[in-house]
Amino acid sequence: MRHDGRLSRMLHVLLHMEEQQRPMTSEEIAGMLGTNPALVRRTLAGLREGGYVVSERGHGGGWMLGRPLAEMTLRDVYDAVGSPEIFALGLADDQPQCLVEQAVNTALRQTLDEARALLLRRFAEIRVSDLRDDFASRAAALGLNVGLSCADA
Amino acid sequence: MRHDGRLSRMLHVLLHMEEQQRPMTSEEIAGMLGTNPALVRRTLAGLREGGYVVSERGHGGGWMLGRPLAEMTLRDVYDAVGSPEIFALGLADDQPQCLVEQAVNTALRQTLDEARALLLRRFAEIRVSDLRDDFASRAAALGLNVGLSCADA
DNA sequence: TATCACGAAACAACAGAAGTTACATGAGCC
DNA sequence: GGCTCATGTAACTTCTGTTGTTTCGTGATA
Repeated sequence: MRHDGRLSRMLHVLLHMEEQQRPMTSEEIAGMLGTNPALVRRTLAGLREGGYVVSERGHGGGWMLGRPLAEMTLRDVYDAVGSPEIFALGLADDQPQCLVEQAVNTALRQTLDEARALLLRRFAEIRVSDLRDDFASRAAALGLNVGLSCADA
Repeated sequence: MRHDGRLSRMLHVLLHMEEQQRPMTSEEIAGMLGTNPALVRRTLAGLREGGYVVSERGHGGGWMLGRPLAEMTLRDVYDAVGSPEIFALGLADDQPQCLVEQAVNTALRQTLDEARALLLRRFAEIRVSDLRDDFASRAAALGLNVGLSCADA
């Protein structure tokens, strides 16, 4: 089953945006992600609605952070990209007549809900700026300067 | 994203198998699940390899439990159907050069791993027979006899 | 007014489970 | 032995949602 990489990609983009002190174009970002500008605009549109980024059109336009990374959690970004389905695992039938299947659903749903709750709780605890700090540590450990992070950036 | 219902379906089937004191044909099971016999055979094949069910060909053949439901956990069944991917959420790139993306991956992977571990731990704690007991309670609460559970069974 | 860059719609590509068809294999029954 | 039942298996199609792509409209800057 194909994975949904929107959260992952947008986090990547947000971190690079903070490094840059200028608007980044969809084309630049697309090159960075290995995809194309239309998809970038489509996905960033959700972040814009949440005020996490702002976009400007025309000459010198592009995408910039709408607020500091310390003021967004992974949960915020997850919701901003549309709160995609978390699990590939699912129930065969959501509202079955069969009592046996209802028992199966109850057990599975309860377990999935618990795992989902844990995941979202963790997401809510992690600020996007925490990832940047982790990145900074990695860079320091390798003796690199910040800004040379992405081969294609 | 379409869900993977194999675990859910096989649990449903196992519980019905226990009720029956005779082999169930793939066609019967397929009718119960609202699908077709070939798919049932394909999926049950995994359970047979694990010894959770046995199959007999020819006249009077079909599928039966290979061991008591008290001796299988949801985790066992999950593994028997091929340990399908749990998450629809995923990373954009598994082994990126970009340090920023590595930081993103580390955080996401850690959180997903934690949620996965919780899920599998819970699965390992639940015996299939526990679901049957839950089902029995439901039936009792509705004043029904066991055996009248599945409209199509 | 020419160019740049986003905005948005429409459509094709892709991946993996599910659904389907077809046929071979083996077990019981007459 | 031959018929029928049921599994075993392979090949192919369908379905669903993200991703990829193209195209054109709109607004901003020079």
